[in-house]
Amino acid sequence: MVKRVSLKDIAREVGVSSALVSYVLNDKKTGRINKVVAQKIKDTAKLLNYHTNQIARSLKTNKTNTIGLIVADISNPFSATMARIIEDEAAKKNYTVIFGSSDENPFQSEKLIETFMNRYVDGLIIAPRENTEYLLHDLVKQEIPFVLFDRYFPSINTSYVAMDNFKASFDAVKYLIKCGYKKIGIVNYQSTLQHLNDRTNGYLKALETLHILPANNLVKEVAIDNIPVHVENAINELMAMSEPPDAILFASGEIALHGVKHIKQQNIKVPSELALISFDEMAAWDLFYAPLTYIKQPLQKMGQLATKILIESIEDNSRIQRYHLPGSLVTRQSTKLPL
Amino acid sequence: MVKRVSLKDIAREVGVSSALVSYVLNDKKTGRINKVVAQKIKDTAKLLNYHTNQIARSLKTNKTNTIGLIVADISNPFSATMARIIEDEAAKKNYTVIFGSSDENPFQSEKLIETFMNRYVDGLIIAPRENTEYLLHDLVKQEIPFVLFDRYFPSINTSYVAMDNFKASFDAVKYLIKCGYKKIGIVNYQSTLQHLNDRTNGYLKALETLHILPANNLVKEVAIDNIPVHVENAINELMAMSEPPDAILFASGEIALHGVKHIKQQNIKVPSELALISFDEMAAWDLFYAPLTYIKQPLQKMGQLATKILIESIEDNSRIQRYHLPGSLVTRQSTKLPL
DNA sequence: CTGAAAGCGCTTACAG
DNA sequence: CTGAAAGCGCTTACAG
Repeated sequence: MVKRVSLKDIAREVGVSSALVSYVLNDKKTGRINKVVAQKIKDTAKLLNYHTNQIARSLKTNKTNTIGLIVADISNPFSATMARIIEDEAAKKNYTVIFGSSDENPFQSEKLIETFMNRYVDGLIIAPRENTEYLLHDLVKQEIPFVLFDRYFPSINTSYVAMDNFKASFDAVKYLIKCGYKKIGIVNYQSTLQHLNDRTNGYLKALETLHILPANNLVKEVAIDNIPVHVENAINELMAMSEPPDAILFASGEIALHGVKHIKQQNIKVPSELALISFDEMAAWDLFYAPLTYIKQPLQKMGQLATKILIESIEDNSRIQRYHLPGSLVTRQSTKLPL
Repeated sequence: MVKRVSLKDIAREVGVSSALVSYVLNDKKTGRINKVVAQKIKDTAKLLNYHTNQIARSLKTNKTNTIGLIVADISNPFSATMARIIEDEAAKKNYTVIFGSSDENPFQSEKLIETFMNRYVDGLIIAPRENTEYLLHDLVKQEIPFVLFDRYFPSINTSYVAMDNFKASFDAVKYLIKCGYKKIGIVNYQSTLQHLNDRTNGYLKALETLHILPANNLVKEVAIDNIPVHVENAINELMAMSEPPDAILFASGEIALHGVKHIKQQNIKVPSELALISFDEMAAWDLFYAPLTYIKQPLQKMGQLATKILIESIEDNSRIQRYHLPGSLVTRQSTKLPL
């Protein structure tokens, strides 16, 4: 690699101290510096194509202007879209993003946090995996700024930004009932994560509120170790019941993807035999013969807000903020029209 | 933020110099150091929960163990999947990845490269946008290690990893002909990027080789400013011809997504009236009533190879390597069976 | 208005 | 076998 230009090089060229060069290029002490000298420094910096060495600056200031982003898997569309929104928002405020995928490997989250801390990121944005509360408690104790998104732990004293999953689910089921469906099932992950439980709870509450008896066996939970197979089984079980459901709510895009594929293969007619609603927006929904009605998460707002809150808490150590943003139901042909 | 433990803290605790602590923790000069002292240093480091300050190390060694990844848009599935593969491969070799989306904003690529250079990334992996050769020439001149992926510029003296787009396209068209299709169209981007031209060229070559006259108006190129509309128009134009095509090759997943949506709306029957093949694997292909035949890119290999080549050239300044990896055609119901 | 100096936390050539 | 010292390229409190 070619040698880079340093402050000292500019100082030597102009005939001043490197301290002065630093002041000028950082716009410190403006007004108290000789205009002519200042201009000459700026010109020389440009001429020599000077760029601050962020590493050296960081070492001195203890600030890297870097955010660590930890998602479940950067290759899934939800994470990737969030990454993009966070990237843009961070760039506006002069932050760069490093990312990592925590997956389902239990040590991966820990390892990522450690890596990011060694690199002295200024803060973290995390979609935490199950059973990682202890890691987050650690971050709180070390006073490292971080905000959770999508998923959250009520027990941890930190900021987060999530959708109001309870209400989104509640509204979706209310809509199904309004369309005349009476036996509504749900397929969710088997998980202790609060935002997923909120989805099932919203579903149950809607049935209760509208005086529909929730049949317990219409709630299916699939283990994450082999989603395609577990989803197929769940649907087979539901449809083999003496009174099979006339509508299903899928608690995630991933579940729905496998669910719809299977329903198509089984030649179950949507929406006449079975109505479908899924969480999450996906390009795939449009190619199904009955484009899916889905719950759209406010990704843009979630990402921007999470980034904004994080940077605020990095820069002025501000108070904890928690958001449950409203989702919206996009109604299409996988559900009949309301009666 | 809580004060972190430094080498000096350990040195003080053990009663040795921080130089010695550095040697021990980095496994330098092993054998020439008193075993007992070495063990005590290691124990103390663990006890105090010491972690290297990568910033300080980087400043000294001029090495950040960071790779900058520049993609068109991290939120698109192709980029996101590559990001994940690169992340994993880089982590194995102890590198962290920072990413940025270059988009279609002409200055964005330049800005990203500058940001990454200020942060002294050790090297870059880039899917370059159109007309950015000048930036890459700059990198070559500055002797900054980088490798291109997916897209490449033959004129630039650098390593790259791409699919063999020419052959993939050639094979896809050959397959269509084997199935009995005679009037084959292609919808590609309007672009000067070599890898996209390769796709059209492979298509033309296959027709030529198999003595099918390529009707010039069966080649459609869509501007990137409004893909959905341009793709619709392209398909309308093709289907309005006196002799409309009986098969279409889509040169990207994005084009196909809008294309298939439109074809579905127009009630054109696939594959009986019109066969379809698309580049790229997408979840959406499975939900269409005639699951798409597609050209699968060897993403895993591409990402791993690009990362491996980059790290090699960072660490031993190795020679330029160029790969055109074979794609594979996954045949399904959007094309009839071969005759 | 400007500069000398210290120091961020490491690594490493050199001396003993 | 071990340590003193220099230095990476910045920033900033202090002195004049």
